[in-house]
Amino acid sequence: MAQLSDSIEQFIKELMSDDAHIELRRNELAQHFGCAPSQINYVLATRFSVDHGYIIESRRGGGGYVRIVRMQNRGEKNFLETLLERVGTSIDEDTANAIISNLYERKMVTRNEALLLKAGVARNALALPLTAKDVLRAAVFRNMLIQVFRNIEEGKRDDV
Amino acid sequence: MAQLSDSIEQFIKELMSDDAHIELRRNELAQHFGCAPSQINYVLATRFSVDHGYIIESRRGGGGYVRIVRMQNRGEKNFLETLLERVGTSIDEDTANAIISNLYERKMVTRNEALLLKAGVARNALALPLTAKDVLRAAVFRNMLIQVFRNIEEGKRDDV
DNA sequence: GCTATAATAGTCAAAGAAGGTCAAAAGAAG
DNA sequence: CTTCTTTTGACCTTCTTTGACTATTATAGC
Repeated sequence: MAQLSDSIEQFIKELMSDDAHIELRRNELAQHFGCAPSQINYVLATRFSVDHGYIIESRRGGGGYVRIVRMQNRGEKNFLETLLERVGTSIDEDTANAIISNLYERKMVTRNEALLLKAGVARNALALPLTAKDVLRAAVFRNMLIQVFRNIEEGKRDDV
Repeated sequence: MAQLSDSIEQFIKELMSDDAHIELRRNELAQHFGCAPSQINYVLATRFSVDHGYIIESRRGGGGYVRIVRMQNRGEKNFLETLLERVGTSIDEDTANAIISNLYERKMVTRNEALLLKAGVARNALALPLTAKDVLRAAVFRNMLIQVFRNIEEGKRDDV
């Protein structure tokens, strides 16, 4: 029962395999899946956003393309700061989940830890108005993120 | 005569048979039983709750589904129930930390995971009146505890 | 060099496709 | 009759798909 969007996401990820980036034709891909071209944009927006660790570049006109670039690992200290900035004082569940998935893909947290993080920010935990949930989620998530990076730091020391 | 809810419960359990989890369409099932879709939620809430040893996951929108996951391992499940009972609807930070430390001592979570849990329930994460904090902490903690037990289980699925 | 045209890609709003929530009505049980 | 459980329905939120309209770029003809 895989949804179109899920299939397209899979297809793209298989295309990328270990490459840091790939280029594709939006219209071709759409045709391959028999869908509207804008469907591709939807998939890119919901599964290959910056929060997911990707950057999209593209060009229109003849010979146009869409390039999907996997973001490089930055220094961890900077990365934490970037993430905290992104979280700010309010964040919705999808964005938080995207960030967590990204941490997992970068092997910065184990699978179990990722699931724990998701459990901590899940909306169903909070019986509150939506906007209040976002604010609270940001607060909890911040704390957890900081801990993730502490864990990583310590692991480093232990390695030595 | 058997209540509708009982029939639906039976039906779902037969569907599951030996599987650790199944996926179903809420609307389809409701139609099959000629009842309101929300009836399905009622059955899930009253017969497939965490204390019954199940976890419900779902997704809305096109291709949406309801997934029912059976938690294995009776011994651990009972322990989870005990913990959830202890957490109740409100819990202070020290008590939560004590529980987390206990989980760590029992080797049910790694040290990193324990630290993550503590970060999630830390009082400074919650900018609210004290009593409200305890209530929210309980909600978040509950979610995380359930996740801990899922992590422990075998036959884990791979979607993060 | 310009300009028109074709070839791309992007945006946004609306429709469609699920599932969720909550409170009130209806039924059972005692 | 009262209380607890079940059932329903109106309304809400989330996710996906499409299509009309817009924007950009390359290139073929002047």
